[in-house]
Amino acid sequence: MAQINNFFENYLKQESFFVNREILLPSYVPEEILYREEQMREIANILAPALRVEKPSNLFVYGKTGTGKTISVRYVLHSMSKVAAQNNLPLKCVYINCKLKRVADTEYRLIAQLSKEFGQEIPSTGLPTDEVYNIFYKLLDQHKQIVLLVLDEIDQLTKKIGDEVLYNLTRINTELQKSQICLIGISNNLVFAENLDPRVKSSLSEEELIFSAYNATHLQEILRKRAEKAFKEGTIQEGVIEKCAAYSAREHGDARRAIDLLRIAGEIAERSGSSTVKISHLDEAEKKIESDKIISSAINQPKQFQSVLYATLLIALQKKNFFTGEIYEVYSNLCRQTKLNVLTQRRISDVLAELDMLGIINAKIISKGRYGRTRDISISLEENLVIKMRELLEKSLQLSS
DNA sequence: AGGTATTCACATGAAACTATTCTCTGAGTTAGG
DNA sequence: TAACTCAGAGAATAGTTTCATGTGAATACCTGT
Repeated sequence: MAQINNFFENYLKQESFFVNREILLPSYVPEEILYREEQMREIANILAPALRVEKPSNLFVYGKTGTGKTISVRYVLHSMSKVAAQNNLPLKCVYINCKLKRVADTEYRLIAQLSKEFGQEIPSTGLPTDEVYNIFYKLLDQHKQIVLLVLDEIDQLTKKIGDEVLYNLTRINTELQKSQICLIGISNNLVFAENLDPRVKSSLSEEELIFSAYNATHLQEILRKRAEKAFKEGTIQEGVIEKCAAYSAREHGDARRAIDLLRIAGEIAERSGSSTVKISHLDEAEKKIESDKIISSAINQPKQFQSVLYATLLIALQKKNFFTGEIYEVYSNLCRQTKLNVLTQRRISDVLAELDMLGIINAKIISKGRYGRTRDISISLEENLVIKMRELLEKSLQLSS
């Protein structure tokens, strides 16, 4: 008990590195966006007619993750709606992220969410889809207005449910009497539009804009700018920001992840009682991010996934590579122990494919000739991560042994 | 030896089914006038 | 008679099962030399 008290007291006494940690969180919007002036001007140009209550061209924004697409679009829209509000213009900006689970990842939910933005709650189930469309139409057409609709991560949406929704949305304008709607799609996937219905494609990408990745210099400036505000002066050792930028530029060019990396390095340094943030903390942060990602993706999976994963981990104790059939064996025994229903091998095959996608296991389809075709599976994690994962899964599956 | 056919053990696809969650509707019930 | 309750019908969705079809190369089986 005394120990705990001491801990808290020390914790309080210890000075924090951060002046304002929030600045390094992904949700923070800086008041100035570096190296994106050109793109933002472009966006503004394209969307400007909305202020004259004319429908702007539909816009399509491409670019990899963390290249500032979302933030730039939101920034422009934000200032537009400010101007619109001042001049009393009928402009409405709606931002929807299509990837959010249980919010906008199906046709029904997307339209329901849109209606919600217009102040009309729609039950999460129970209504037919076209009914929801009708409600939405009516809402839109209540009075004359221009609607700028941003669909972020639009590729995720079409990957899941096809492009019918988009077709409907592009067609809305012909049905509306008073209002006009302008679509702004944001996609991480550069070749996303390729496999889209040609009609949708042409009407959706009347204008296109491509965001290229930041290079190391850009990232460095961005990081420095944020770090200045977030950290206390002199807490970051020389070279840390440079290293962080260089690493991120080489690996992914993703500004968000670079900032995350810096923040976590700071947290690690703080916790370890070091006086400054050093390069070694960066390396540690890198590892932590990697393993956290994997662990949380495993823990957030349903029970059946976890059972399959646990079964694979069990086999991995004995040998390095193994096959679908073996996992199924172990898995079904496991289920019998835990009183979980045993799923078919067909299903397990899919589960394994998904675990592969998540990067938790390595699976390669091989042919063993006369002895059939199967996945050649191995664990792609470090040993201590495997052990940690096993403990967590045991807890989560409530295994006693 | 060289060529062809088989065969295994799954992979992959499509469709149908199930359980859950939620709304809407209308019949039956209740309480107050 | 108005307000309330409650069961049943109908929807959307995620997770599965069922049925059907595909597949790559090690082996088995020929065939002609």
